Amino acid sequence: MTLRAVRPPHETRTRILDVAEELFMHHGFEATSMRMLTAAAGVNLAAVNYHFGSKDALVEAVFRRRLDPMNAERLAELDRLEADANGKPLAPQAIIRAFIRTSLKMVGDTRAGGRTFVRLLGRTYTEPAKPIRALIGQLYAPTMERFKAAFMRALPHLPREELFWRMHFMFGTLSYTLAATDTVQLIAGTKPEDRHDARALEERLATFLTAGLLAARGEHTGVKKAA
Amino acid sequence: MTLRAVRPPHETRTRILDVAEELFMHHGFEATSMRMLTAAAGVNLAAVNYHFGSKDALVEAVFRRRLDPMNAERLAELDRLEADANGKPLAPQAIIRAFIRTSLKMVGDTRAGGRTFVRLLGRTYTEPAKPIRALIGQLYAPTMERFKAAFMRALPHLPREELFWRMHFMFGTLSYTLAATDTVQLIAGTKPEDRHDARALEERLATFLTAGLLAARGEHTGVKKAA
DNA sequence: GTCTATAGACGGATAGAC
DNA sequence: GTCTATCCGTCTATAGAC
Repeated sequence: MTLRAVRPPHETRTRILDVAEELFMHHGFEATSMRMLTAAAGVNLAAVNYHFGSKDALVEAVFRRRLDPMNAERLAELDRLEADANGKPLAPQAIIRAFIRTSLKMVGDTRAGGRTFVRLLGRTYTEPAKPIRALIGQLYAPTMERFKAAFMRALPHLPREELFWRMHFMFGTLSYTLAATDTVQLIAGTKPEDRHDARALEERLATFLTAGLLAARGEHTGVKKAA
Repeated sequence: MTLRAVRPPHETRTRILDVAEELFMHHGFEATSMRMLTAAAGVNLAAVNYHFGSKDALVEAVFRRRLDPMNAERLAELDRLEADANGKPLAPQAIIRAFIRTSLKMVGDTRAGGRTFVRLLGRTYTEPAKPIRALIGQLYAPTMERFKAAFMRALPHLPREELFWRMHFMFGTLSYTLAATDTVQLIAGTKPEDRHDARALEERLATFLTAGLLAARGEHTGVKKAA
């Protein structure tokens, strides 16, 4: 509305995508109406249907726009690491960092909307069966395969099933961290430091996840009375 | 509908809550209409408004019904542990288990709908600011305080801020695991063993989380080329 | 306490002028 | 490519008979 006069009028598509990202994140897909969305974007009600065909197609476009480059970047990073390693298995933490860095970098990107998207993404992982979930799974599948292979090479003695669970846990920790970066202050009672310093967050997460991934099985079974 | 003749007619309230739990989990709050819900429950369209007042009030009732007992159980377990410890700090893993066990037990409870609820809960943690999030936060706050205190006593040398983040990560891993127990097979390509054995899951999670919580800072910085 | 009927608002999508 | 006007379905909530 206010932006109407400022932004070039031929970028309606982009403007819709940007606003959709934001509204989907704040209100969810169902709760975001086309009227709300087009009003916020300063475009006509009919514009979404003209440019994307339907609301569902818009949702898909929102994810594809960001996820494809993100996964490409992750895979490129993994390629680079493996090339440098000359056939040796990678350090587990290096693999973890290659995976999480792409997402975390976007947490700091408030300007281009990356931060918004990455929160939307974290949110969407926990959506039930729906078509959206299928789409996300499909977009992630090749990346997941490559990282799984890298982990298996790095940890040949960890039973596969255990590895799968731990990858699941790691993925979950990352997703939740992206989606609910605000819960920390619920726990802490106060805002922690510079709120979302991507670099610091990468350190914290990498430390936590690496320890979890490498945990010895059956260790620390401190269940019996601590006294 | 089919259940209509089977179940006693005076349990309309419960029947609505059960169905709401399920539909909210599968479709989300917005996407679940009262028509859908009342039809599935085999009750009249007006019944929800009669018994709960509004759709929003129903949502709140769904959470309160389960969350209050769950948190009470967690706190009771923590009390028991602390009583046994005679003033000594607890083992970190014992605290972790006290927290996660309540949720995980419900994963195995398919009959009474606990499994459904716990997935709904995991899903809801990543909902944005909304009133629901406020409700959940409020219901959790006292429990969170007690567990935070227990962790601080158990880990006096871990900087508070680091502890907060790690609690955040742990909470995230649990939430995601509850919400998306199916992603494992996306990673694994096949269903892992007896799908949701609560006991086995507790072992896996406790191991992973304990290692993460106790991780040494700055360790394993295997970022430089692994070669 | 349960039902039918309906009010009243809002949803996505499109036709057709410009 | 953009706009207005509108179709038509669904939504929550309620009024009032039983």
